[in-house]
Amino acid sequence: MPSRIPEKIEKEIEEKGGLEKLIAAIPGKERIESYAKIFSALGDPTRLRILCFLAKQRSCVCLIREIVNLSYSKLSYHLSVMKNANLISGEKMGNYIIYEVTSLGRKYASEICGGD
Amino acid sequence: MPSRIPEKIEKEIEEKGGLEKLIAAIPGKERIESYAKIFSALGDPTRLRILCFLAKQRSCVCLIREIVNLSYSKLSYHLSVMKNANLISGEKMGNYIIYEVTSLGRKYASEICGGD
DNA sequence: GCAGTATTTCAAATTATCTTTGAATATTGC
DNA sequence: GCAATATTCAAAGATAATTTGAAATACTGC
Repeated sequence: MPSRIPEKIEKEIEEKGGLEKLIAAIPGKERIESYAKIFSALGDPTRLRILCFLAKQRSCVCLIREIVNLSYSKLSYHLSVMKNANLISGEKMGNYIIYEVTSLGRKYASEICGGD
Repeated sequence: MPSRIPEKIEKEIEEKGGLEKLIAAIPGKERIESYAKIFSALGDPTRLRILCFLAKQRSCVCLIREIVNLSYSKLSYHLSVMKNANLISGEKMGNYIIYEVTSLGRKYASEICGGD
């Protein structure tokens, strides 16, 4: 199927059982897109700071807001991105919503946030 | 510094040594931005497919192009994003440029791409 | 050095993401 | 039920990422 590629590379491919086999090993659309969504959500400095803070301490929106110094609506947007990627979850506690990291969020936090 | 937060949360913070301590544990700008860059680069389905393929087999641009079915210039753009994030590297081989995953790229590939 | 192939680069157009402002919803305490 | 607080939502605008198509670069073989 491919046109012309360097011999050296072609040889390597043959040794691995051929191109078809390599192509077949690429994950399907669903898996790829689910990871892409997670990494997109992680790909923003503000959201990483929020993740690192929440990994140490669950918190209401009002406190996160003070720490990352954002407007409520901006923060709310970023929290929704993280929530949709299943990095954090929120639950009501009286008048407040308390956000905390999910186990997925914790996994990435432990890689990114160091310390602890 | 914060206004009013739920008692329960306030208590948890005190038990951890206070808010200042938690804030101090958030990584600095440089570390945060460097991770954000990597995750942004990973946050795209096309680039994840390329990463998974290259993790199994280094390859010239022309072959990658056949596999992900993109125009040269589009592919070149995505390769440059991945290269800037230090997920892949390219070296000349005759008339070709052979791309391969870096050790950082391999680390994420092993998480994302499964199989092998 | 010329023709051909592989790859990148550039600028313009398109699309997606983020920000802003203001209003909406939900809960609490009176 | 009303006022106050916490939080989200929606629409418009701003910014950033991606796509497109054409032209530029770099290497190979003659």
